[in-house]
Amino acid sequence: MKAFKIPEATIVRLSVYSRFLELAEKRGIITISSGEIAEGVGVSPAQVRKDLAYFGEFGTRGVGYNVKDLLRHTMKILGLSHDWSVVLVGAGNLGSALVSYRGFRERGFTIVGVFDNDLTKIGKKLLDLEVLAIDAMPRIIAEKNVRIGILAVPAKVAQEVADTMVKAGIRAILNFAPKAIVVPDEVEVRNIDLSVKLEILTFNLCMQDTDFFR
Amino acid sequence: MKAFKIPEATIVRLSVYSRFLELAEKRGIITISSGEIAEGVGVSPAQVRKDLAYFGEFGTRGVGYNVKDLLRHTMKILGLSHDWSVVLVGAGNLGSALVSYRGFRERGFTIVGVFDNDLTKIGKKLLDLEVLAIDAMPRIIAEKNVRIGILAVPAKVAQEVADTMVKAGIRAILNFAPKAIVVPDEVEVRNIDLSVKLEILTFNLCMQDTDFFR
DNA sequence: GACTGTGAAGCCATTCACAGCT
DNA sequence: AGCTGTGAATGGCTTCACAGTC
Repeated sequence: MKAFKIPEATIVRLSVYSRFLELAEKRGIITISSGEIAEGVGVSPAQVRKDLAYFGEFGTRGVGYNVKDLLRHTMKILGLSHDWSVVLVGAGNLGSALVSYRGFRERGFTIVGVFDNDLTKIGKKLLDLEVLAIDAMPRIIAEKNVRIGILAVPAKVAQEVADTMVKAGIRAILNFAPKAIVVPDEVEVRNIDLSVKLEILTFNLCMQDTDFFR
Repeated sequence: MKAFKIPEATIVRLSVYSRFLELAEKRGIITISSGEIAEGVGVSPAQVRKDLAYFGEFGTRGVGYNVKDLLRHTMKILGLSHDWSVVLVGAGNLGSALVSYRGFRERGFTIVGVFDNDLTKIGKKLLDLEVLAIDAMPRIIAEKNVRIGILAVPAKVAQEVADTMVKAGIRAILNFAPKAIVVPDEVEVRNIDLSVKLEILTFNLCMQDTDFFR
């Protein structure tokens, strides 16, 4: 078996293709070409083919891809053949919103525990989940065999909570805190930094206006 | 004036440096080296220097960078010398959370209007803002000279709302809908796709486990 | 001695262009 | 004729390594 190194950008796009294919399947489309996928998600056809080719030959020359097959393959590749249980720490505004976020459930992610150390939040109900103290997290993680954690806490405590998660067996963390967290090599972290995204926009708006760099 | 093309990754990091420098300034640190910044945000020192060098010579050889100066420069570059007014469409869970999100205000983004077409949401108060019908958006955008819009609506209506935003004068959109939106070239769009980020994690978890690609 | 700024090298991702299949 | 799969070419970002400065 060869030692493939797959670009992260490819995985990101694969995830987008996958959701686009779900839509196509719902609409009853049987066959789809790289060009049609490309158009639907806003990339080049060559990019679509190259991305898919990392994982196998899923298409038929002269025809295209079978929507159902390709959807199944992309889901399998992304590790979405089964649902995933997730814990969330931080029952503030963002955390509460994420518990209710439909996009997660639609793709097979179920939040099975919400934790916070703020006494005013513990005991609160979010959907059908009661907010628990962080002490209770290791038990839930073990019981439900959870490997993914979402961090929606203030930057100050992000590292501390991340450490607790890792100790309890979490292997992948989605971090919303605007702060780099340090974890062992075998733990995956991805950051979502909301302000950074807005700042890319302001930078570009200013570039357009000033002509400074053109 | 030369035709510089600055990598988006550089802008992303610049935004992270900027926030790290704020922290350093608050702690009373006067001077900082590329190595210290690098360590604080998790990149290489050469990367930090290269990124900054796109915009000028801010440091002193043998010494490092003056925290206050560099912070001011990064803010200026990112277009954060003044505050930005922002409108938000979609007063669901995510939208409501974003209105209360501190990270935006801390970096100078003020949400000045929240809109939704769901009658059960119109009239609701989020912080001190009343949710208005989308009809009212163009007026607010014009009155308050808003150029940035946040899209926190279901995928189905994302394109339609985006069109309304653009027609009303919005020049940059932060899109949380899991759907590519099409806008004129002069309008900037950045997407935040929460499920995609989780799916990168599941992909990597599966890679670790299966050894399939190693 | 320490640290920045930068050309050059190395590396990685995207695009091109076409052979191969249906 | 149409579309995939892919080696080669291109383009772009990151790392290296060191000259320049304090």
